[in-house]
Amino acid sequence: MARAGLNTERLTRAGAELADEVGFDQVTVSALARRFDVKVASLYSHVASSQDLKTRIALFALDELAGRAAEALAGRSGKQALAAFAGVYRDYARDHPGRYAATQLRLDPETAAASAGRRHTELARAILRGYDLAEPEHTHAVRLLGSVVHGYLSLELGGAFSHSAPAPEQSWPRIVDALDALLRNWPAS
Amino acid sequence: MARAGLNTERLTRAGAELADEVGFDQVTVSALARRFDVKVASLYSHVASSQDLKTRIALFALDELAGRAAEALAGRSGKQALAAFAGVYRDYARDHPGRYAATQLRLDPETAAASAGRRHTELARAILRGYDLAEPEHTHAVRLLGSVVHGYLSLELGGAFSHSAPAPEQSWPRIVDALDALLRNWPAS
DNA sequence: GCCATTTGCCTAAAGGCATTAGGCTGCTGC
DNA sequence: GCAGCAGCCTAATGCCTTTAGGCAAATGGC
Repeated sequence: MARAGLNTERLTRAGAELADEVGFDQVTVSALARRFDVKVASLYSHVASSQDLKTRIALFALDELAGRAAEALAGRSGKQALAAFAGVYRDYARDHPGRYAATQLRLDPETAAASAGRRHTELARAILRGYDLAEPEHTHAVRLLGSVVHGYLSLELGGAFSHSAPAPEQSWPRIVDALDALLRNWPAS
Repeated sequence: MARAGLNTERLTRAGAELADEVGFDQVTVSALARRFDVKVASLYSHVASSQDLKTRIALFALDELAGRAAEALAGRSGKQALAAFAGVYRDYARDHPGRYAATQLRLDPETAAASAGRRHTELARAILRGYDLAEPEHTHAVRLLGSVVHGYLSLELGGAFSHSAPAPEQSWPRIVDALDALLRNWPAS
């Protein structure tokens, strides 16, 4: 009987692709087994559970996205950096909706601590170096930045903007402009 | 055999409570049947499917939340209105996490059109009347506002802020300050 | 008050996913 | 060449969804 050559990493990657195709919450051990033309039970040698599989996909996506963001930030600062950073997230969410959804999976504390989550925060914090914010405001600004980007993409992917003009494409650059303006004019506390 | 007195509305409300207790994606026809001490199949006279149940909970939550937001906005304007509006969303998300999650359910176009979704947009738009924005910018500002609030709550509920100081409680008022500042200083296009 | 009809809940059954236990076999290294 | 491991399989259980068909409780016209 020919072997399929499964392993945890291949399953994780295939799971990410599957997520992009059918949606992250449709990712199932069964569906993944079908994709490899293998019986369901066979996957359990490589992933502990359905939850484990999803967690691996989430960590994979978080890492991949952090990598792209870091690349986009290299050599840029100020509004350029801001726009590039936001653009990477948006492109990722559009090109890989399932993986993007995976990044929102709630992770338990230790897993989260070991994830690329912190890298995302650090990257956002790096953008602030191009603006003149007092140190104690950095955390708030990072959270705002993350909220806007994540909120926008989440609403856009959810179709919240698709039933009113103008198209989301028109709003996005204005949102980036607004964020830039806000960071240049951060209110005193 | 005594009858349980089920009907679509009671099921929807109980489903909303269940969602708050166990999480929206744990809401299941079976769990709801157990809650009423009734056999699973019995629910199918009142809801068409699991999907239908979830949609009804989402519509219920959307409506309830719009009602609270409208109440909070009454008689307020400017930053007061902004803070009240954001506060309502945040309180709702914290008090009713399952229902809040339900509001993010992706609805098909017709259902979405018939939902309270539009009321949410109108309320956000009403807040802008207290600021001096050119009309064509309103849509962008509404989307930004929605993105920030939704994004923040989504990240906060997801625990994204819970592993770094300071606590989300500290950031929230600063975010509202920042939004207010941004709306007063909206960048020219 | 009586019965016909509707309505509400039930039993039964099929199909899908998750997960565990235990078995067979192709591969690897000595 | 073979011992042992690793990788995939069969089998079985339990839970969830959904449909079909049945019986009994409520309802309303008489």
